[in-house]
Amino acid sequence: MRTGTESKKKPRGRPRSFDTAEVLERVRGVFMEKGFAAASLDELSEAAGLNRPSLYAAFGDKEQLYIQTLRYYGATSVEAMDKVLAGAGTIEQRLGKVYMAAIDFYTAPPSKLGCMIVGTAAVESPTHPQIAAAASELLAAIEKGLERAFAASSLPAEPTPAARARMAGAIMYAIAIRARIGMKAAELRAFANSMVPVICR
Amino acid sequence: MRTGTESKKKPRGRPRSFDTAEVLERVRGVFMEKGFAAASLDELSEAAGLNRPSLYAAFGDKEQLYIQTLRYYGATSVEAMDKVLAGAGTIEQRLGKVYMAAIDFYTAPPSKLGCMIVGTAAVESPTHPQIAAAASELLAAIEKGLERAFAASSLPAEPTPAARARMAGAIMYAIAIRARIGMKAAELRAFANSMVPVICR
DNA sequence: TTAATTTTGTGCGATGTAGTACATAAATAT
DNA sequence: ATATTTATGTACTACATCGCACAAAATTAA
Repeated sequence: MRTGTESKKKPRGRPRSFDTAEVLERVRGVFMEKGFAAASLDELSEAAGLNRPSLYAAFGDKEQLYIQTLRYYGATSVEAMDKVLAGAGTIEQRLGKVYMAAIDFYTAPPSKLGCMIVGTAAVESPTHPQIAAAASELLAAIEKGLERAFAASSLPAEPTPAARARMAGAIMYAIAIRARIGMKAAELRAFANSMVPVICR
Repeated sequence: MRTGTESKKKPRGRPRSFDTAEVLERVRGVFMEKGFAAASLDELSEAAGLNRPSLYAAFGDKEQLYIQTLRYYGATSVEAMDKVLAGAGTIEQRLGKVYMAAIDFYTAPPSKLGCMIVGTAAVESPTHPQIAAAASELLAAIEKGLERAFAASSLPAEPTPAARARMAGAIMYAIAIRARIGMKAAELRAFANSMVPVICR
């Protein structure tokens, strides 16, 4: 209920009744379940806990709200991934942890919604260039993080860290797709575990 | 302009003015560009060349039309893939051909729309179980086709044909996603070519 | 205490959209 | 020829949805 950026300077008028990050997280749930096009502003504002005019004033129209939600989701995801990759253990172990965490998130009950980028942003890309740009940037950030981890590892120089990163990213996207379409977590884990040694060969 | 199944027995009433397969192909263009939710029946019927009541009479509501379009798309895609896989050359060469053909299709101008299953059906899966079921079946069919090809090849028994198929499928889905988000065909080809020997090791 | 400023919330209008009723057209069966 | 059957096309209704106008509320500045 307090403003996210706890800046000392109090703004002039009536204070906001919501926290930006919290709104983005609530709204994300709706976007991830329904996708961008099928999510109505009524559902979004209800989930956010504010009414439409407030949503508009704070985030702009539906596309801008979606993009901010996507960026927030992407940034926190990349952050979480980088943290695991920077942790202890061999690169195989850390990559495995990344996949397990992703699978837990992608298949979390009640409904298995996969990844917001792969599962919802991709559809809108041909008709919404700004969404395509944001999605593209986020996938690039994911692969950059993976590439750094491979570069810092003691794996053979071939395949290159960049090639390994593209491969590891591809496996992640495939997991997200299959999760959203309904594949069970156990199967996804088996698949991911079988791929880790191939990527880290 | 003639009925797709050229059955001898002429039906009773006024003949249809359209060909089912042709309508599904035209409608597919709209669904692939906009996705299921954002495609309006006005756009769909205009693309199909019939008006809404005729669409409803022939295919049911939007979801049924989408599912029939998806199944038609999936069946022709699997058929085309199986044909390439059954052709001449080593398994590496044939898998490479499959990827190149897919990339050509996924990145075809004017807009690069990727794969209908991965790019549009996945979004609707949580809210439309029938779409999820159809998508799941089609992905399974793709991987079954790949598995058969690996099983018939002279590759080492490990990894198993099923494991290779899951991997090859994952690479295909990743290509489709990246194509829809805007990655250039040349990059996709380089990625696919780098993955073929890994899958066929 | 009053003015200024920003957010909130109710409510409205314009538009788009899904789905259908009904009359018309085009074919076959008798 | 006439009846029957199926498809077509216009027009309509009901409903959802987006985006905004406007008044009330809550805070700071003076």
